[in-house]
Order: sequence, then C-alpha cells, then structure tokens
Amino acid sequence: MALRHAVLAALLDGEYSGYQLAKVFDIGVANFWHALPQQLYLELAKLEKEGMVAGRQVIQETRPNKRLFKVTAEGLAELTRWAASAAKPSFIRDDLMVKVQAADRIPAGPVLEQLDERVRVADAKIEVLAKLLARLRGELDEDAFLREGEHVGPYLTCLRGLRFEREHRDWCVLAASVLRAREVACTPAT
Amino acid sequence: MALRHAVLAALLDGEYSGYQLAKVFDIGVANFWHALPQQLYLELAKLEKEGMVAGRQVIQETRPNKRLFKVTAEGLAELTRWAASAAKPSFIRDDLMVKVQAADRIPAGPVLEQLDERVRVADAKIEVLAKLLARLRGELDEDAFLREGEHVGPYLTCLRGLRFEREHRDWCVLAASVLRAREVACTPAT
DNA sequence: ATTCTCATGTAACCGGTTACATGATTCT
DNA sequence: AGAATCATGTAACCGGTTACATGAGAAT
Repeated sequence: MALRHAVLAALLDGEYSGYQLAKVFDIGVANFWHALPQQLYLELAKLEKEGMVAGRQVIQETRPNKRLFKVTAEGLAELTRWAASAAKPSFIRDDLMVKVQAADRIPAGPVLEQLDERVRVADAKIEVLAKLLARLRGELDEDAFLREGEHVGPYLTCLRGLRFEREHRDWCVLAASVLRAREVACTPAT
Repeated sequence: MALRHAVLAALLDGEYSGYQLAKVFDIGVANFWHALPQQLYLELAKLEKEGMVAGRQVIQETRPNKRLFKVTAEGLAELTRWAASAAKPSFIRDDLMVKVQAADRIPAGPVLEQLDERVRVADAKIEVLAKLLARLRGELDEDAFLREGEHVGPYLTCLRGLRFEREHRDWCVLAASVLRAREVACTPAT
C-alpha cells in the first residue's frame, strides 16, 4: 500500500491541489510511482479523513475553486514509520518487452514500429527530465547541489528517472536494429 | 491483460510445467513481468481451457508427476494478434524510491540500510543474468549471436534486465553516498 | 531430524484500471 | 465554434497479492 506514501512524499514539496498533484505525478513522481488522477483524489480524501493531510479551500475568481493539501505531523510520522519498514523489491512491467521476447517467433513488423515509437516517447521524456533537473538544481552544478542543495530527494529520484529513460531508449534502439537486421536477412529481395 | 501473453511468450522456449515456469519467470521473465507461482498455475489452467496451450501428463517415479505445457497454433495466433496491438507505456513501481524522495525530510538511516541491501541484491542478480546470457549465446560472442543466433528475443530481454540492474545498482550507490555525506554534515561530532 | 526441492492448487481481499460524470474559463 | 486547461469526483470490474493447503523424496 504505497500509493498513500507516494502522495505524502510528493506533498512534502509544498501544497498541492488534487489537480496539481496529478501533474506532479505525471512528471516527477511517475519515475517511481504511476497513478491516475482519480486515484489521487480518492487517496487525498482518505488521507484527509485519517488526519494525514490537511486541506484548505482556496477561492479563485477566474478559475474554479480548489483545495490545497499539505502533510500534517501525523502524516509525516506515518511516512517515517513506513520508510523504516522493509521495502519490497522493485519490478518492471512492460508489454513491449513481452513482445520482444516473442519477436523471433511472430511477425516482427508491428513490434519494430512500437520500438521506434518508444524511442520517440523516451527522447521527449529525457528532455523534460533534463529540464526539470536543471530547474531543481538552480545555479549550482550537479555535484554541488547533491552536496549542499535543498530537496535532494526529488532530485535523486528524477535522476534515476532520467537514467532509466536513457537506458530504455538505448535498448529500444538496439533491439530494433537487431530485429531489423534479422528480418532483412530472412527476407530475400523479391 | 498481459500475464497470459507473458506466459505464452515464455512457453515459446519449450515445454514447461507450472513449477518450471515459475523458475523461468523468476530469472528470465522477471526482467519484464513479475508473477507468483499461484498466478501461473491459474493462468495455465485458463489458457488450457481456451485451447491456447496444451498440457501433457509426465509420469515420474522418483518425483511427483507433472504436466508439461506447450503453446498451440491458436495460442501463437493470439500472441501475434496481441503483439500487433498498441503497447501500454512501461512504468517502474518502487517503494524504495518513494522513501528516497522523502529522505531529506525523514530519518535517513533506515533508508540507507535498504539502499545498501538493494546493492547486494542487484549485484547477485547481475551475476545470475550475466551467466544466463553467456549460456544463451553459447560459443558466439554477443555481436555474432545478435546477428546469427537463435532465440534473440529472450537474449534481448535478459540484456535489458542486466542493464536495468546495473543502472539500478549504480543509482543506489550514488543515492546512499549522497545521503550519507549530508547526514554527516548535519550531525556534528559529539 | 530438518531443510530444500519438486509439484499443484484454492479462496479472500484489495489496490489499480476503466468507464462514467460535470462544468467553467481561456485559448486558437 | 471547438479544443485545451482547470477542477473534482463516483462506480464497476478485474488482475494481482496474501494467506491457506498438501505431500513426497532428496540432501545436509
């Protein structure tokens, strides 16, 4: 049951509405925990009822009103307790890798297209993350920020996200080129 | 609903019993799809009822009897159909990264221990995967195998697993050292 | 003796995904 | 006029996890 803790960890950054939290999850938090907006609204409601987060209404004139949430002392205590308990091993779940596993026994064409598409998506994400990291570290360079900067937590997780995406990208490129070379080798010119 | 397809993809390698499949999932397939033995027995039963896999009883004298499964023509057709449909984006879900995200606001000690433990686990997995890859490629070197070898699918997915574990390991080492340096900096000698 | 490996399942529960639902404002 | 953004939820379903259950032979 880590979604609640991912929400608490994300809210340590500052106050967010459900809508803003969904945005944050999409870029920063998605590197280690993926969640849909509906889940977040539900989880925020639960956490508020349990006193882990406190919401306050913000009246807006040009936009619909919203509720901003922040972590309470009790929420921080819960997060601390949970952080000290054993973490489950992480795992990847990736449809496309299932397809690559089978790619030498089934038509490779559609899989190749999906690999190419993944490369494009990964490139876009790499760019977004690189910019986010630059913003987080401000004027400091990376080493200095990791030594002295505030909020290294989010920086470290984004760094992992960036490395993951790069690695993912490179692998997709490799897999596609390997499968393409073999396809050509098996398909004599007509 | 990719578990069934992960099972089909894994069974392309040859015939496996539920028990053997669980082993295969633990080393090779776990790189892209994690599943517990119970799930596999259940999924095999479903797939058999639908005619996607065919089981045959093997009577053993020194060991309990077992049932070996292989993919049917219909199973292969289903896998082909599915492989051509759009893949969902992959995502990581990792408790420990949630903890790192919060590590500069909560006690870092327990998180550091878990990072160290992850490094040990990752090292072990890297070794296992390196050996598995060597076994898969046989006498060929990597380039030659990727060009001419059989079953590049499983090789490619294991390669991704290996790279993932290496990257994961390196990040854990970095994160731990960064957090340790800051802990020391914040905790003046007594 | 005890632990490990081989071998196969069932049942309850819960977290996550999909689908549904609404409505105002700003931008193109 | 239509699309995108801001803003917040409910409800059904299903896949995955946890817990439960059994039993024999091989290895230490």
